[in-house]
Amino acid sequence: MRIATWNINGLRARMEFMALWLNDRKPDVVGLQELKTPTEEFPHDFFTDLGYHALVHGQKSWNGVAILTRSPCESVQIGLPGEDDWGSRLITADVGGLEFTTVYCPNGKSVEHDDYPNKLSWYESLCAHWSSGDHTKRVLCGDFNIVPEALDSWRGEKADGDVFHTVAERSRFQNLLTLGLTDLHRHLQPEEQVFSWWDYRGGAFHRKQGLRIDFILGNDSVRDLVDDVVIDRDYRKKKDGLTASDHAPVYADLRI
DNA sequence: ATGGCTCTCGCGGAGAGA
Repeated sequence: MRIATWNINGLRARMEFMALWLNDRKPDVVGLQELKTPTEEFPHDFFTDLGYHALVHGQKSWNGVAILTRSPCESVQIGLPGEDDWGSRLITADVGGLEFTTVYCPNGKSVEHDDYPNKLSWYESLCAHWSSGDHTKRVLCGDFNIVPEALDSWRGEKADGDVFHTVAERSRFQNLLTLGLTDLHRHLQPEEQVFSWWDYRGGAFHRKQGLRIDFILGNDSVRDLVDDVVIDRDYRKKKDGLTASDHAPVYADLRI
């Protein structure tokens, strides 16, 4: 089973590009973030033609998450409890016995901005919600908007203390892992510097100026089934004249 | 240095992203 996460930066602007990737990589389950589309305007027919069903938690203009699956699935959670004011940022599905959650964590903007403490409390709600659940095989993937360690930022330790790189944010992310989750990419590649996001501006992609902020986390059962994790940087490039998202897709192959 | 792209909303230019 191939599972994936991808912040697409606008569903309607990315549909043709997504079709290229889905047909090429053929994932079985995909967590999507930043749809910027209301739930009722999700183009189900477009994805049905590509062989996917969608569970959607959308929103006008901003945020929005969805899960694509090969067979119709039930959603088991829509929205992070207690955090409805902060947008549509979490959805969970039961995919043939795998509990699959995708999240779009708040950005925070800067350590001085009002959004920053809200980002920290959103993470605390996520930890509380996660620890209240239980399942044999669990995946939590998405755009976490936190750089876990200096290795994950092109600026290394020079970025310490900036938003995404603060001790407070990193400890919130660690708290999640402490609940029994493993960062599958870092598990297989302990030393490798690979990024999942690059700024559109200033040729950041070609200058290798990126961050790793998109993760697939799995519980112990999932971790033991992982064959490979790929940060698909080729799909951060323009394809057939189509603009890419500023995030690359990330996928993992599981022996399921 | 001044946010150097791209998205949405909506029809001009502002706000958000990270």
